[in-house]
Amino acid sequence: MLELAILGLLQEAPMHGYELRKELAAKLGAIRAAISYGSLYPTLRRLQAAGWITEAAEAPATAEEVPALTSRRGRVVYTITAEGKERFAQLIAQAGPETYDDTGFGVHFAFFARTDQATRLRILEGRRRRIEERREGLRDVLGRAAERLDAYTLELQRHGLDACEREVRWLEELIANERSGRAPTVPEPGTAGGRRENESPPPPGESRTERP
Amino acid sequence: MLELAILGLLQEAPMHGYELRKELAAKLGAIRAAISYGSLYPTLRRLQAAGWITEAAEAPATAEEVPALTSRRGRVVYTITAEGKERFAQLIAQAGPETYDDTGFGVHFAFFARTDQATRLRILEGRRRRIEERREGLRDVLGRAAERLDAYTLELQRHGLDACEREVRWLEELIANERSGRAPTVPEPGTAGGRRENESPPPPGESRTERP
DNA sequence: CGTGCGATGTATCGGTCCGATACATCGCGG
DNA sequence: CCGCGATGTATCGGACCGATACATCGCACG
Repeated sequence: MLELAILGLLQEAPMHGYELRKELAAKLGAIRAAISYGSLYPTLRRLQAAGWITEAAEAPATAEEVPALTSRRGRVVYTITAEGKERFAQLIAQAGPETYDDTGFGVHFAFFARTDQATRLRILEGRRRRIEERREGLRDVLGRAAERLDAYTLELQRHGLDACEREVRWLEELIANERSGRAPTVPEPGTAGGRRENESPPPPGESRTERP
Repeated sequence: MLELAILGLLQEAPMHGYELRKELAAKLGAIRAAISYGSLYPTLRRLQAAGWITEAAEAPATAEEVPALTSRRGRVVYTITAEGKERFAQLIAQAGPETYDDTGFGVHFAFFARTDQATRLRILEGRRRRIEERREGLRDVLGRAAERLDAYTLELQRHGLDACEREVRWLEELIANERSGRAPTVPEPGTAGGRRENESPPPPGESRTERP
């Protein structure tokens, strides 16, 4: 999961660890808290060893002076490699079961702008299925086993059930949008020709190499 | 967390591992998936070593016959000790930061029937604060940094923000109920003379004298 | 009658990720 | 000139998971 997230972020720009953590927190704030350095740095090392990313000490501007007085510990900037981009695409394409749990789905969703429509659809439907199962489990407990549980536990289940129903509706909407449209939600497309930013990512609209 | 959950469940009845897992899944279904055996069994061993629980091979009924033909591997039933109950109470009372994250809050909440009102209130308010912070973070991103993010990421944040707002409202209700009443939600308390069970826990609405 | 299969049940192993901690640099206000 | 909060890199122990293995039991199906 972390691997996927890092590879995805580094595709937007080279970054050092601290930045990576902040961007990740911004992008996944809805899903989970900030990721720990205790995971981040070891993972960066692993990715580098695998050749998915390269590490480069930050160049001291133009001056070759800068006399390393105090053995300046420079920031280490990581850049994704071609192999890394390939790896990212591969991770996105193949959906294991972990793709549909809370964190896994969140990370995949956060990179939907770099995902082709067929895969997006597959992931959304897998997630929906997963949530529907959870929902059924909760309904069972609230129905058949209600008298075995105390009022607080019951209330917890009710709240959880509500959240499940909401998420299913949300997913339905996204799926419908995905099937026959472009923007993820946006009840009012109307005007708003979303002017592209800088570079590669094919924004929700459409992507080129795709066979439905 | 697992430690707390096990101690709490074993207070309702002695159980073996498999049962523990199932009960846990039922009680925490709204919060998280079933807990892994890879966590459960080591934790049981740890708890036993600490003296919080005791292990007893299931007695083969009355017969001292039962000739252990195939070295029958019996089920192992765990029972909580007096020290274990003390430990549970202590874990409930002292609220670290992990008390307010998703899993931690869920486990604490699931045992609110065994928690005194002051502690319940403290936990609910701590959780609310935590969620409010997350909510503010999301609002910030959606406000100030919106144009840096793609439509999908934005949609994810919106959905997360919505969930936060809902949870805050839910917590508000629970807190209000807690301050001046007893039952967690239950629009209709009405009759139901709350008769205590054995000791401390003031059961919210009313609880059956459960005997499995 | 057997045979397989799903539920019950205990257990380990490798790996991911977290929380606490340590340490160094930088800019800024007091 | 000093402290202090943001920036920045890094490690360590521990919690928890997913896959896997293995054994028993009841029962449906041929």
